[in-house]
Amino acid sequence: MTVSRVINNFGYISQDTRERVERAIVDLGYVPNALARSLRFKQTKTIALIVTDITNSFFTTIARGVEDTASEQGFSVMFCNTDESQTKEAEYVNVLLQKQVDGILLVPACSADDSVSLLQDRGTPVVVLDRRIPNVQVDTVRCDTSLGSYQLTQHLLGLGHRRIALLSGPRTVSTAVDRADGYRRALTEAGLAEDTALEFYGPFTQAGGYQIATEALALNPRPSALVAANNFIAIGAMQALREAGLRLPDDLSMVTFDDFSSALVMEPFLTAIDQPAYEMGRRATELLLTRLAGGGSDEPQEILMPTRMIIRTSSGPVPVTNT
Amino acid sequence: MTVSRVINNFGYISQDTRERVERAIVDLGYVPNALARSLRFKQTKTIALIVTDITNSFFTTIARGVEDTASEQGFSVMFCNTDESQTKEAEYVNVLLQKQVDGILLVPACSADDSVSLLQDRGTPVVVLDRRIPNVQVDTVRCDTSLGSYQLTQHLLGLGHRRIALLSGPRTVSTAVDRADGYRRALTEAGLAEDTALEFYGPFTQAGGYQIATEALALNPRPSALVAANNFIAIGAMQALREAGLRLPDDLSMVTFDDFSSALVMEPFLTAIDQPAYEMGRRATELLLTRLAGGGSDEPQEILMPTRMIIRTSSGPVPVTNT
DNA sequence: CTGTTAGCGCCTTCAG
DNA sequence: CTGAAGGCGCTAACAG
Repeated sequence: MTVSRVINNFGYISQDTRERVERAIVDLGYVPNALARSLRFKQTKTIALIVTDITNSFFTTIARGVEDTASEQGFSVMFCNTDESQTKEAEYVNVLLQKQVDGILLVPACSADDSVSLLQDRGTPVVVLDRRIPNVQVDTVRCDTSLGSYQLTQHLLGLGHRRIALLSGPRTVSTAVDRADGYRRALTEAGLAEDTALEFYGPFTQAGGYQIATEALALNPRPSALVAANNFIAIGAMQALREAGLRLPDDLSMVTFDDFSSALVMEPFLTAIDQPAYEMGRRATELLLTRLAGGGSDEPQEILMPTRMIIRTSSGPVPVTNT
Repeated sequence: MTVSRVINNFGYISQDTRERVERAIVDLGYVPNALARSLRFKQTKTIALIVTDITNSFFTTIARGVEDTASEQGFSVMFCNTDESQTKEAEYVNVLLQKQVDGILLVPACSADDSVSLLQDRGTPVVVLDRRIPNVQVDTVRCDTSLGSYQLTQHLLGLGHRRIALLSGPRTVSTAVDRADGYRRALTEAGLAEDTALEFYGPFTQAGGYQIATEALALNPRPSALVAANNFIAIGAMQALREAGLRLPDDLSMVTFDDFSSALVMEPFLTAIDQPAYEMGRRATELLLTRLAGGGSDEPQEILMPTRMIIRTSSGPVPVTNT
């Protein structure tokens, strides 16, 4: 119809026809059908963001960055939550593929992930966020979390701690593994023997953190410091500490990954590695949209974002009884 | 093609043909085009959830409830964040309408909201979540937050407080207004004169809470208790208290809406009205899907979910110096 | 049991 | 400047 021309403001239209059409549009409450448009253009102007835990403010902050960037360029975002389940992730990828999203930003549930290869086979651009997938060539935006963990551990070593426990996430997740690596590297450099009895792994949840922190505190002798691999683990650990009647930093020190707003009101403030979540979302989206436009280098890129250690009051010298 | 029949498992197909088709499907990496399907059926099997702050765990918990319920019935969810902006909300509604979503769950940015009427005009089912829109007949799932606020205030009155300040959200948002009403009702019942100088309004954010709490604490005489209207305001207020060197509950009492996980590790635990966010998401989605199926009562429904007051250690008797 | 026709709403192309 | 034809991928209805 001629209608298309007035809606898209394209081609020649007489003033009179334009007005008549515009009037009809408001009279009828006409809304263009994006489905039909997408079907024709093979472009939905929609990308998806798949995260592993929508209740974690780290990921929702990433989401804000993604959203802002996408909407600036006229893209909508479908936001999906996998709950750290590879099955859910696979289902989502499947549905999104059917819905013909233009591209996907993925926080993979697991290092041994075939969603990425599937998407690459189907020709749908992907950018992996926050986590690594070993042995797969793919655009990635993340932080050097091994380094962050190394710095946190070094900070504790500098304060005199020698018996430092690690509270990390699932071994199937790269960030959990990388943070364990950084922790171990710092210990080794300090001339300490590795002691796997001090390494604890569990889900990246408050309940998980509570659980493994309880185990760590039951060790004899008790560790004098804890390295928590994310915010939820840290919150769970705080709960365990409270129940055990232990105070930070008098009885024990704790440091963590991921700064979070309520960290500012907790007593004491948590020493933390802060990751630039919002910026990560931005960069990843920019990269994805560049790919969609057919641009960017030919090789998959790996973008490492800087982290920042914020030293606060949850970490202090080794208590005398523990030395 | 015959292909459609095998994919949808419908009608007669010879074993041989079926196998040949199936082989071709995997060989070619064929993915059905949901766009074309939706275009034909006028059904996208997609609903949208529009919230005002994606970083607030109250809303992300709602989102989990929505997602779980929707996916059980084969629906996908588009998750949108308006940042409390009516403009963004209108844009989203517009885009979602074009994308032909089957229905919308809306946390309206403002009480004077015309998104709902627009959607109703266009025939797209809506369920309003968490907040009220006065004078509009629409399905709604929310809590009786006026009652919650009344209970919190009564709790403080019972502890002997007489000078109680309110830290609420924007006056344009029903929950902020309703919570102010409940607070006022409790004061009036206790025979206290209303004192608007004790009522503070600002955005539902940590910065907002910090700001108005600072103002409240500057009053002379200083209030002996604070009622915070949501979790972010409470966190901001805690920050202000900390800076002022005031301790809960020794120097001051505070109660809040919305329980949140880090409340469990804060010192002291916050007395709070807990809203069943996950269940709210569930109920709202169930209602919406019922509407999509053409079911439910003819009248718009208003579903009120129960809240629960959890008394913890942030509220105590009036300090002696303040009586 | 399998293939053809037609149309969902859009837009490109080409005729009026 | 405006309209008609045709096709994006899908499926209901009907032929073969």
